[in-house]
This record gives sequence, structure tokens and C-alpha cells, in this order.
Amino acid sequence: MAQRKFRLGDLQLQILRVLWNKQAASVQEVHEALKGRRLAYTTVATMLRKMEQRGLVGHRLEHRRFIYFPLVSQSQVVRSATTDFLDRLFQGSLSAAVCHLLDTRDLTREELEELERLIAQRKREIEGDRDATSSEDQAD
Amino acid sequence: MAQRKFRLGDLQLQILRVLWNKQAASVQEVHEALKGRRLAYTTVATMLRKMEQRGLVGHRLEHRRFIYFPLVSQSQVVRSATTDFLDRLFQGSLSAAVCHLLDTRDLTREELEELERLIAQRKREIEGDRDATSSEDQAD
DNA sequence: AGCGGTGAACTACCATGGTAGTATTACCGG
DNA sequence: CCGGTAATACTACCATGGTAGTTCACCGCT
Repeated sequence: MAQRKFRLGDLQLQILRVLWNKQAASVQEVHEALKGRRLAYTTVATMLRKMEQRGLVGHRLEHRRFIYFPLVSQSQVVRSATTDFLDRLFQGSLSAAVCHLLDTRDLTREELEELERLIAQRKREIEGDRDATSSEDQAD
Repeated sequence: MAQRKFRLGDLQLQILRVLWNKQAASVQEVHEALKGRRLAYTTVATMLRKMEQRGLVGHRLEHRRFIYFPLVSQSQVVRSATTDFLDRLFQGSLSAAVCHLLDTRDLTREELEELERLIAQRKREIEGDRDATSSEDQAD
């Protein structure tokens, strides 16, 4: 896969999030959705144009207005950002990262149990995967 | 604590990593440690100087050479970068992040169990913290 | 038909990370 | 004492993210 890394800024990410949510949106709508940041309308428009140049979003014309839509999927972006994060800070080691997370975030018992649930579920999934995928039994 | 966010670039992070490992190092040494990147000596020196301006590192004079040392701890940086990451991509939700991690990284059963161990351990720690500071004989 | 509003385009500007050449300085060995 | 070497300082340049003003075109309304 190795899609070239999307190194996105804050604003770009927020804009994309709006587009992911709405599927598509005019500059107005994006600006509105981002009103917490008190940006000028033109700032949003400019950013959108820059993002289009980079292939992150596209637009179509509709009643004289540009309707922008994402060209990259949330999972693509999140995945690439995560890889980036793990590489940069933990040399790619997920467990090192989780370890740090557990040590430095104040998690409640409930949250920890939530995580346990997630892991247990995932474990079941891959067990199932292994049994179902093919007949290559790998005894360890 | 809310230490102002350290938004560090790749090179800066790598340099800091060298300094964290060695405690302190001359430009030469840093340059050497980063030879994989094929940087000019002056690039490293410049970066170090810029980082000093930002308060990330300091230096002392030793036999006419600058010996640089980190002024920020690894945990400070990692913590702030992690917060940043979680905020930017998962609106701060750790479990959303872990969830994504589990879904998109291909983890082996062993890795998952390693994570379970980490979590279980952490759970014991906070339980112990909460109602039994001295008796560590908490069976679950 | 002119006019104002809406939206897009263009341009500009700043900060920062990254990169490196050039100038300067200071020490050391012959 | 002098030149070479090694290290630092200065400066410059580029890319990108972020921010916004100005200008221009067009549409609908009075």
C-alpha cells in the first residue's frame, strides 16, 4: 500500500473531518462548522483550494458554489498518521506506545476494562480468522 | 501540567533521541549518530542552534566544542506528542485510538496478550493505589 | 439596467522545519 | 609564526501550514 504519508496540519484535519461527516460541503458550511476557530471565510476557502491542489479534496460546481468533498478516506489518513506517530515516537513499536499510554494517561478501571474488552474481541476475531482462512495449522 | 505543546519535526526528534541516549553530545557525535540521513554537518549544527533558541536543548563549552544536552525530558515530549496525536485524530479519546489500532495494525495473538498483561498490571496498580497503599497482595 | 451581495481567485505574509553554503575564529603542529 | 583544520556563527533558501486582504465575476433584486 504505502500511500505516501499524509502529513496534515490541524486545520486540514478539521476540515477533512467536516467533509467526512457531511460527505460534501460548501465553503460556507465548512466555515460554519469551524466557527469555533474564528477563521475568516477566505482562510477556509484558501485552505480548501490548497488541499485540492494536494489531492486531498475535490470539488464540483453546484448553483454557482463549490461543493467540496474528501478524496482521501478517514481510515487512510488516520492510519498514515498513526504509523507516523508510532514511527516517530516509538520506533514503530505499538506495545511501547500502549505502555506509555497506560503509564501517563490517568485511566479509570472502567476504561481499562473497556480496553480489555476490545482486545479480547480482537483476539477472538483473529482466532476465528486463523481457523477459517485456510487449513494451514501453525502450532507454536 | 499542560506544558506548552512541543510540536517537533522529524529531525528535531531524532536529535533529541540521540541526546537522550547519550545524555550529552557534541555536534560531531550527533551528526555521526544521524549519518543514516546523510546530512551536512552544518545542518545538524544549525538545527541544534535553533533548538537551543526554542529551549529544547542547552550547551556547555568543553575543549572548545559545544556539548549539547537536552532540556526537555523524553517523557515530556512523548506525552505532549501523544496528547496532540489523540486530540488531533481521535478527539482525545484513547479508546477510540486503541480501537483503531487494533483494527488496522496486524497484531499477533502474542502481541495482544502482551497488551492484556500491560493492562492487567496497570489495573492492579491503580487498584492498589486506591485502597491499599501498603499491602500489595491484591488477588483478582 | 444598475447595484449590492456572495463566492471564488489571486496574492501576500508569517512561522517553522529542514537544509546547507560561506565566513569567521581559534587552536595546534611544524 | 603560519597555515590548516575543526568548530561555530551567520545567512540564505525552500516547502508547507496557516491566515487573511483584495479583486473580480456573476446573479438576483429593486
